[in-house]
Amino acid sequence: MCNKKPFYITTPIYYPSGNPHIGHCYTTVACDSIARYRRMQGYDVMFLTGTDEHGLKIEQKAAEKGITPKQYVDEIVEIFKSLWNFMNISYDRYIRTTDDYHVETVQKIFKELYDKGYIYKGEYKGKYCTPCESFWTESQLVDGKCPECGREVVEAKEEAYFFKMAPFADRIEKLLTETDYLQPKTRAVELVNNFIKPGLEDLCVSRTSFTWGIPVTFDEKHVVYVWIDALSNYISALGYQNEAFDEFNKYWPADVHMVAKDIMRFHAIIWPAMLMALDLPLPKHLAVHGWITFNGQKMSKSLGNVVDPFILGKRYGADAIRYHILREMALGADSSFSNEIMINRINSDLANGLGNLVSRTVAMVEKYFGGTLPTERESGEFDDDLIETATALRAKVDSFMDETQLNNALAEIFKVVSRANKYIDETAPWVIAKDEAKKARLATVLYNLLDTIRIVATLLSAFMPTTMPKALEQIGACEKCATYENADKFGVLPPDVTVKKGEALFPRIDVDKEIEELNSIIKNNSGEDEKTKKLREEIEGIAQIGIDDFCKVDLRVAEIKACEPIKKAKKLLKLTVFDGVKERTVASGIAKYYKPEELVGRKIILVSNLAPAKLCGVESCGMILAATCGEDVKVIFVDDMPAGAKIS
RNA sequence: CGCGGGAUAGAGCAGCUCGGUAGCUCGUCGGGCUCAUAACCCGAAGGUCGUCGGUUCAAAUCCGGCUCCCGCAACCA
Repeated sequence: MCNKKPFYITTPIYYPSGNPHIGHCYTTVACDSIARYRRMQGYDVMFLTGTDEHGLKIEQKAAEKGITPKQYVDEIVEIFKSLWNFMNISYDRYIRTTDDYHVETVQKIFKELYDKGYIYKGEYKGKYCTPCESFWTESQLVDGKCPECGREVVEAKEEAYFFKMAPFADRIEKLLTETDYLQPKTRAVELVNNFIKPGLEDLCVSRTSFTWGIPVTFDEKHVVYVWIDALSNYISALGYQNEAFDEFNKYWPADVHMVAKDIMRFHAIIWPAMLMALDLPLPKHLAVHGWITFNGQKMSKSLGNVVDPFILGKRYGADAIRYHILREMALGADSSFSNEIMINRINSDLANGLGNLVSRTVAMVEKYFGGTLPTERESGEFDDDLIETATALRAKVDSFMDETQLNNALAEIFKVVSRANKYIDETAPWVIAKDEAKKARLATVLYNLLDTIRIVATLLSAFMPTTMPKALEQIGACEKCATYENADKFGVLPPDVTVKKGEALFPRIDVDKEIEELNSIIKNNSGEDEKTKKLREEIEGIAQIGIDDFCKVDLRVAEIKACEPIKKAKKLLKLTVFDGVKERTVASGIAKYYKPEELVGRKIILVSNLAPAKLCGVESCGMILAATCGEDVKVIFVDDMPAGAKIS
């Protein structure tokens, strides 16, 4: 027992600035299924999840609610944990970056990297919004203004510590291109070309502009910025540089870090660099999955399409949701989520396929034999094919699990479900049952079905841990029968097995009715309300201005004389406009919405006294007005007025 | 010529490494069965594999040009 092989798998630590959603479920459910499968195989598994609780955003959210950051995250962490509980997630450890032992580890790591010369003190330059006391990168700015309050930002710098990335560039490139660390590997080229080849920039690893973080021990006005704080959770949770646990040597390096593609970069480049700097072994695999898209669009709160896992789970059961997520998820790609796809999938695979198979088999054993099979046997046509398919299943599932292809593993299992349903048709037990002399044959057919279900349900129990034990109970499988060990053997159930009919495993769902109800729930819960709320907050959040301020902006009608796309830019059109006096060039980000020929000759409103700026190599003098609503953009036309007319 | 991915039946995808009858799931239509959760099983219709050209006895697959989509990066003045 003590020579069990260790297996360490992690989810990212989630940022609790809001409630968990189906995207969090996606990663966590996948890890859980892998963890359960490995446990079943006999590995000594450590499955880690947790929350990344520091940072400016949390500090601000807490301030809004008038509570301390710790109180704020405590509340949300409870919601995360109750979701994991609800989804039957079997994590072995839950790390919070506010835990004492983690803080200790981070401080020691920071110091060690500093002592080794990988961290140095420098200056962080960026756009700073004084009222918000926050730095923004150029790309975060909205119209060149602070994205939080809409006010002007100034060029500013603050003292900060930096982590040297350059020394590790070569090794990281090799890691990505020459090993199977990154799964799927297709993304390696992208990473190397975009980030490594242009030269890795040193990483800002401390901040002085907020205080909700882990203090740098030797320079108290600094707190550790996200990278070292968050990423090192994977080792602090095992007891690296702390006394809380003593399992670092046992479990490190990790077998799988699973992440969604938006944080791939950090785990593919920064995390290995940190480990190299610490002289620690690198994790074996980084499994990157895509996003769940909702009706084709990326899931986002502002679109009001966030799927609430609690609501779905309550209606269809946690296992049905788990199954749908895992079945749709291909390692590299995004997968679309819609209520319709989900319900159809649950119906066809779970209700019609597996659930019905169990139901009809168990019902026949009860009907023809009063629930207990006689022990006489008589084999016949089709038996061998079924048995062969069933016993070969485990090896196929194993190999897909080794490659983290859960969707394919599930597909393979459900092929066997189909085979079993077909076997019923081929053997037609209800015909055999009419002949008293064929009792042995009938018993054999039903036994073969039960034992096939045993194999299927055993392997599926890693994916659907709530429902599969029920299935096994119905077919009369004891715990000893339903093991991984027995999943490639046939004839494991006792010959005189007794079944026990129960509730339908996966009740069939009325598609039209459910979709209607779900839509109304979404509307009531998050749809309209959430949108208007967000809009209101946005409008209220903008600082008032005096009439003087407004008069500083000179708005003029101008006629578009010529228009062409800008080669290097996707979104920009180059407009030549006549403002009543002279012609000038304006670049505008409307290429997606207007064709050049649609615009020529039309009159628009021009911000005429905007300072010129260079965009994609084009000098832009001014800006044209357009209304924006999400993805919809409409330029404001004033065709009736002459060029040069003033707007006030 | 910034980097990368993609275009295959009504929808969603596999096949491409290593050329040789184009496959899966859902949907549609027809049939079978009645044990079962109106479920299950069989069959059919439906694709000139984005486009143009090249290599080859043979191209969805290899090579080159083009069009369109999607990520990332960059600029929505």
